Amino acid sequence: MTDQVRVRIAPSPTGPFHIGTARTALFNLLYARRNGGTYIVRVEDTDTARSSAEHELDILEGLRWLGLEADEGVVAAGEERGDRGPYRQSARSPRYAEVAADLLARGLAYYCFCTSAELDAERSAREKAKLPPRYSGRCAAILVDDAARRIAAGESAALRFRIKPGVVVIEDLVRGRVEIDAEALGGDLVILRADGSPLYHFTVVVDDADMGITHVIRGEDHLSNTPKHILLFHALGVPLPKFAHLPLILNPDRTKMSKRKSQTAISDYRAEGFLKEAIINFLALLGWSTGSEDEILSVGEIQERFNLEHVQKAGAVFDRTRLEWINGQWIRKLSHDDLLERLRPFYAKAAAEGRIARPARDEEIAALLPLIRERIPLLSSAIELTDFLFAETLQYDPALLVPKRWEAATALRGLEAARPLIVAGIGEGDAPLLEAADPLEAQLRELAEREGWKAGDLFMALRAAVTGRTATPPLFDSMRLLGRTAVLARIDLAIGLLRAT
RNA sequence: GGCGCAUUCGUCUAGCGGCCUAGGACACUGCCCUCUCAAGGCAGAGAUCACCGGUUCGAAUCCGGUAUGCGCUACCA
Repeated sequence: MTDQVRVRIAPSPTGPFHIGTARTALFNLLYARRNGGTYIVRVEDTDTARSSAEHELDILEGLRWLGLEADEGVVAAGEERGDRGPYRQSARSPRYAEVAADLLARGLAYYCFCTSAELDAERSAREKAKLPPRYSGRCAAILVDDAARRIAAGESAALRFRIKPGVVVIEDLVRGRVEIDAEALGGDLVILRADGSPLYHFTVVVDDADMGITHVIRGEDHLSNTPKHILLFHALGVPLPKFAHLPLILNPDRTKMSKRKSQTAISDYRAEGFLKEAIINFLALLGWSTGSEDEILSVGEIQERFNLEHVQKAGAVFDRTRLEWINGQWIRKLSHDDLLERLRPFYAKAAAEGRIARPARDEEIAALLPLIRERIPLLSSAIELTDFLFAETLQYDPALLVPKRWEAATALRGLEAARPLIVAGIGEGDAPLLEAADPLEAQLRELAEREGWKAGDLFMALRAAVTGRTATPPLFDSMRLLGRTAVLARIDLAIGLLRAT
């Protein structure tokens, strides 16, 4: 039981749920599942100035949506699961104070009375002298009694952890052995601010220790700071977890992926109509590979194959185009009913925002679904592809009615000649789709042949008149869905436009 | 500046000493299919495996150095 794998994802609610956080969460979950372990979610909200309840909610909802909900820890606003909590750092203050007091009592930490102005001055002086920034240790030798007296007299002081000299070795599961000289750590580390609140490097270690974390799987940006954590683990006298540092997700310019240069909020991808399956699939393959040539995989399939050995060491550029391709693959894999379920909110939202003139009924979405499933990279793409079905009047440039090889007069004659055939050939909208024998198409092809037109040109003129667009689902299915009355009205409108020119 | 990490087609990657005149996928180009757009099929172009040395009969794969990039370097997380 003691060698049970326990991993965690520790998001900080200082911004919306970030794609990088999702990726780290996924890898942790995958590792836990693969090894029969426990996956924990801990909220790191010690930076009260930047943390917010909305962001925490966004993160928790995002995790749930992606299927990355915690086995243990924070599962929803105000809801935690597990007996090694609390799992929100804001609720753990007494614990941090207790551990800090212990370090102080054992001489492993000391009060620092330096003001931020003094520290800034020190830092810029060293910078000017081309020296690496490093705390001088000026307060390290202040006698405990003196420090206590000054505190009692009302002075405020931060608490610093003594960085022990020596080389710290990280046995990283992804990168192998990494050695860092404690000399390069910037001097003694502040673990408690002057106001008593704890800092990240301290809380992360206390929490990982308290929660029995066995494997710390996180982004490579934390590698350089890992020695600080290792020293803290030693000071606490707890066993060291194993570390695995994942390659960074990169902007196109190969810098660490950021809100400034990339779309990073999971909620934005969700709103665009990316499927959770596609995001998971894509994220898993960013920095990890199956070792095979399989590309489209479900979480289950990924879980079965996951291992740290195939984790890439170099950073990976976030390629949205590839995500869209994977999304299209997944859209085509969904069952009819499933796709309908997922499309419904997009139509509802489009109607609410006035992007389509009226709400779409379920039967309508169901009917057009086979026409669009191969044509939408995103769920939201369905709207612009089918908005003509829900419009009262079409807005388009009359020039659209004239196919490239045609004159306006030809388009006019084409529509006029096609009209009576359509009157006879199109029912009132509830006719079954994709009739086996469709006389209308054959009749229109005959018409085109008689007139010496290319059938495609005639179809294009009709398409423009009926949909107001040049790229649409198949014409005859679209007309049938629209119904005779609307189709004729639109053709008449187009004929009027063409006559006016 | 210091420390650390990394480096295979534009991008994601396979590769773990001979199977590599480097494979797949996305994107790109062409063709096929086709009422448009997609989807799908086929074909093509695209990487002197960052560079320089070394080890070895043999290196993308092992070792050393160089370069470049990135990350970290807060009383942020």
